[in-house]
Amino acid sequence: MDWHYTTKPFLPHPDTLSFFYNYNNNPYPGVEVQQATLLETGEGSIPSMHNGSKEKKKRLTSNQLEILERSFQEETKLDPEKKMKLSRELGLQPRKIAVWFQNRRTRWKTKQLEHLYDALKHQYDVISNEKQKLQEEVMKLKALLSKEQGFGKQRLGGYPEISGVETVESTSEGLRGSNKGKSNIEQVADEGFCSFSVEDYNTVSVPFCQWSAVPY
DNA sequence: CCTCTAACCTATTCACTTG
DNA sequence: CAAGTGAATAGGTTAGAGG
Repeated sequence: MDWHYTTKPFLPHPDTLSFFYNYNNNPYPGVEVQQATLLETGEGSIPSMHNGSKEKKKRLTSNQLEILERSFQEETKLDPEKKMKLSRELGLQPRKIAVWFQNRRTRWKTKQLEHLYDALKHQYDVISNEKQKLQEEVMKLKALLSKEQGFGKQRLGGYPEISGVETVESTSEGLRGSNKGKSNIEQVADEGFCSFSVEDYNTVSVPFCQWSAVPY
């Protein structure tokens, strides 16, 4: 799987960014940080301890979530500048911002897969119904033909026998043959329902589909 | 070419919330 | 209190920089 997307690769700057993954280094001494104990302990990436017990997880406030969400809608990836800006604005560790974005991308991808499943299922149902109708139509025509054959035999000796079901099945086979080598998703994409495949999944350049660009 | 670093990912854990 | 949700962690991959 390719998860490096189409955006420019990040160019790390160790001198200025090395503290991003350090829970205990507050880059903004003046900024009030939600988890005060982060500054008091020396636990690194290990969950902070307070009085010998694990620090309680805190949910982000609705205001923090609103701002993070808005930022995510603009861009699902988090560049260092935006991370620092959000960190300042929300009073959260940059690491927390990064984790939130990562988890949010995961939720987004899950939703996209759900939508993709729904789209494919809908497409299947439509095609299935269409096939059913065609089969019924062929059976009617076949009955009609048999009737006429009765007359024909009496007059000219009749028409060659045609199986309606076989005709539909063989037509379906023919269609399947033209899609040889293509995945089901690619076939659906060919039919204009959705213009991307799972392999093409890209969290940045959102493919055109029937759902919104950044669903939740 | 190898190592280091920092980004990303998926899978999982665990604390908190909710019905 | 079990199930659901979301924050956090673990461990892996990738790419760029530098020796």
